Amino acid sequence: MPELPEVETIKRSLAKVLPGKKIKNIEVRKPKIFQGDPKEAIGKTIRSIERRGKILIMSLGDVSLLIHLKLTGQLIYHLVPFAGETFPAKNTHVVFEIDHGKLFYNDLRQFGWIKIVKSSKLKVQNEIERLGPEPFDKEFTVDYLQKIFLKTSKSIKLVLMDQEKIAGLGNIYANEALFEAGILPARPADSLRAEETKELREGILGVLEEGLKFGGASAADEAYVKPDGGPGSYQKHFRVYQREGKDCLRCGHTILRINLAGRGTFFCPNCQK
DNA sequence: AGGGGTACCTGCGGGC
DNA sequence: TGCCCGCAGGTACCCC
Repeated sequence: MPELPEVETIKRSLAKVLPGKKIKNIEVRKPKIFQGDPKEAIGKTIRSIERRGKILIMSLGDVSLLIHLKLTGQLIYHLVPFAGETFPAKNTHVVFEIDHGKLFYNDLRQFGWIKIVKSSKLKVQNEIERLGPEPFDKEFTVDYLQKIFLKTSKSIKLVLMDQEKIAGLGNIYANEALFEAGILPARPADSLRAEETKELREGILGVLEEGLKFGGASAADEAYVKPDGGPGSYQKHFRVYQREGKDCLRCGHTILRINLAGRGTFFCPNCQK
């Protein structure tokens, strides 16, 4: 599910309430979701909540929990006691009992995972180490993008979604960033001119900032919600994503949809070249 | 090496 | 009403 703005929104929300609290118990209801021994986390105090790409990192001192929500994972935090017995729900697979609260990991499609790792090995952990630069980091420059684009004739949209090239972009923000930059999603990456690459970098940063501003996107299936259970509202600001057949907000031309590497791809054939 | 296809799951909405 | 199909924000793995 969530891409950088959604995961960052969850991170910020949990970072306000969890650090300093102790994990009293972890109930793993669906073993395949939790890799490693949950007992290693029990009794530990949560030090911090961080994010790298789409992965959340909960530091517990000597060990850390890595959490990837994939398409439909949710983290819901409730003070105890909480009104209504909504949780655990059918799709709740892991329950963290924390001082004064409970953190529920829900996942309809069960693609996501939670993994316990030694904190000393965090940097070399495969799923972290292989990630490309964060869009908001210094190294995410036009020069860097030009360098990676020139290496491949794959479609530019696929390169944007490649986590080893850029960490955190997924289907929604890749579609939106390409619209902002006026670039067709199927364009070979190595066909972009320097000026287009510059526009694309700005488009990426712009749509991510907008996503963050609105607390992420809770699209059609409502899989993404913030830890308080509330939805984000960036979906109200989509310019192309899921707007097939609607008028382009910039020029009025009909938004088209194609399939690119198995993913829904939306664009304006007039604004994007 | 790099590309495409498929698998992992469940649910929903549309067409017939 | 009910069945079948396509689709869903991600990634890993297989095969060529």
